[in-house]
Amino acid sequence: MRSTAEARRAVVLNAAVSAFARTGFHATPVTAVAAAAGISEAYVFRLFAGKLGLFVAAAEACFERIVAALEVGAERAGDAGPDEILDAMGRAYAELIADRDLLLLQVQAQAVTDVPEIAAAVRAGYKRVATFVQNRSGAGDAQVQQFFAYGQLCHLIVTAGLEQVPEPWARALTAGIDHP
Amino acid sequence: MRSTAEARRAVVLNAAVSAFARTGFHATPVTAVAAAAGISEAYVFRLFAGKLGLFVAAAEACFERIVAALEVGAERAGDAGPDEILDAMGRAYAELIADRDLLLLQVQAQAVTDVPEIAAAVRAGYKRVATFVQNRSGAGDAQVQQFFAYGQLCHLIVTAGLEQVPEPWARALTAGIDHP
DNA sequence: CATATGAGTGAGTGCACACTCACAAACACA
DNA sequence: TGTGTTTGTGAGTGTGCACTCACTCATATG
Repeated sequence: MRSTAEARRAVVLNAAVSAFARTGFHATPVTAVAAAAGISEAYVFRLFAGKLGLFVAAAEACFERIVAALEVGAERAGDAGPDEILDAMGRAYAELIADRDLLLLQVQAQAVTDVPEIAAAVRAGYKRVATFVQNRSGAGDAQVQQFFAYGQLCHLIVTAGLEQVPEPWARALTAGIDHP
Repeated sequence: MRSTAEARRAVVLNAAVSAFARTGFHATPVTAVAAAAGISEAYVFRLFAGKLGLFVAAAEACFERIVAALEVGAERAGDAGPDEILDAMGRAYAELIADRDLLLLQVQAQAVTDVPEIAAAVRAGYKRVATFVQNRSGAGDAQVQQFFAYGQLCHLIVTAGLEQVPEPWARALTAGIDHP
């Protein structure tokens, strides 16, 4: 026993988040995740319920990390007004997705929602994030909606690489968005 | 010669938009597109430069239809102020994506931007849409940015099926979004 | 009628990949 | 030391799919 199964699961999960984020569910072979985790493909299948189970677990981990980051960010704003808290959360989110993995995995998951299990995971994930934002910030519906709208815009900016485009139309879309 | 190659190409393109929208690039076999178009798989490969060429063509057609719809929508607002024109465009977009194909294909394309040709097509597509919205509406950068942010939020709502969720967090995200 | 041109396909080929299973090695404990 | 349990793997197996190619048939034209 080199390691415990639970510890291995965590390592595999990290590898899965990165791998699925880059190439998505269907284009990511389980071999790639196994190699990144430093174990055999066969053992990945023993640790998780198929490729689908692995992807769902990765998505859940992704949303969990996002909530944690927002929590930390909100802490910085203390118990200021909704505007300040949302602002602090936005900055925390911007820092979190600097490595792009968590952002890209959300995009990948949204693209595979024709698989019911994944759709359920996405809904559950956004439920956790949205209810947390609502409760912790105390902001109204419109403000919360705006928060998520600009979050989704951020997804487009990154996937399309709009930060690199100097033309006016791209500058309009990226204006004021933090991208460290 | 039952038909001209050009006519077939158009039929295949329609089938490709629908098929790729539902199951995405990697999970959609060319056989599925061929079957939907009523021709053989081999002929699809003669009409388009591989599966990738077919997907890129479908994405381009998608953005072309979006611009056309926004054009029609803007026409309804005539030469009113930027707010009214953007509003009319928003309604036109909501009508257009009632069948979900064009919306889902954008999501699918964004998820496969690790393929350079697709990333280029996505950038080119949004360039067309964004410059059109900018020029035709005469709105400022912030307003245009907001227009796209809520458009992207719309993508999340549809892929996650949030219209069906009655809980408060989902109501906050979907409030005021047209979904015919 | 002869022949060239373009539409359209059936039958393959080769490969990547999800998933399995029999088996080995490390550890726990009596 | 013997026995059971858990970690871990190599070597398959079957299948789905992108892409090819030799071929047929319809039409147009001289």
